[in-house]
Amino acid sequence: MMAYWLMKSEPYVYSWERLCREGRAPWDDVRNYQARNNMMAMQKGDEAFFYHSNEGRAIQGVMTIVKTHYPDPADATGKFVLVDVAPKMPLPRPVTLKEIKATPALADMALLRQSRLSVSPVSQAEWNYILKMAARAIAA
DNA sequence: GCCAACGTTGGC
DNA sequence: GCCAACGTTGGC
Repeated sequence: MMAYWLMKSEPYVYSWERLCREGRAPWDDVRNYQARNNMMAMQKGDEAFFYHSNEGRAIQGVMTIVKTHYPDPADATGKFVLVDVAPKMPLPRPVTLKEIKATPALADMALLRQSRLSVSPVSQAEWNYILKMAARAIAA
């Protein structure tokens, strides 16, 4: 059963554009247990939105999980993990946090409910809805 | 095991 | 730059 996720990165630390250039990357620096647990639940082939936090504040594109969790060599405690991601496609246009907040159908997204969680699940309905939003222009 | 102090995230 | 939310740490 395929699952959907949302992963945040500050664009000046690691941007969507950079991931597209590099083609593939380990998702590192997660040091939060809930985010780690979500990463540990990821299966190869799952898809994730790439969200620019702080500056940008919008979903930029879709990634594919290409390698399931493995120990983070940078973590001396051995508690945290990495997954590898690859870009799948950019969204036709970014979908902003502001729009998501203004959309009743997305009010339960973990992105809004737990704003500090950097790796969160996305339901099938939320996923489809955001893709649809991205496919049309911003409503006036 | 409680909880105060502290640190971090991330929107504004 | 500020600060609310919230996770972590450490003294007791």
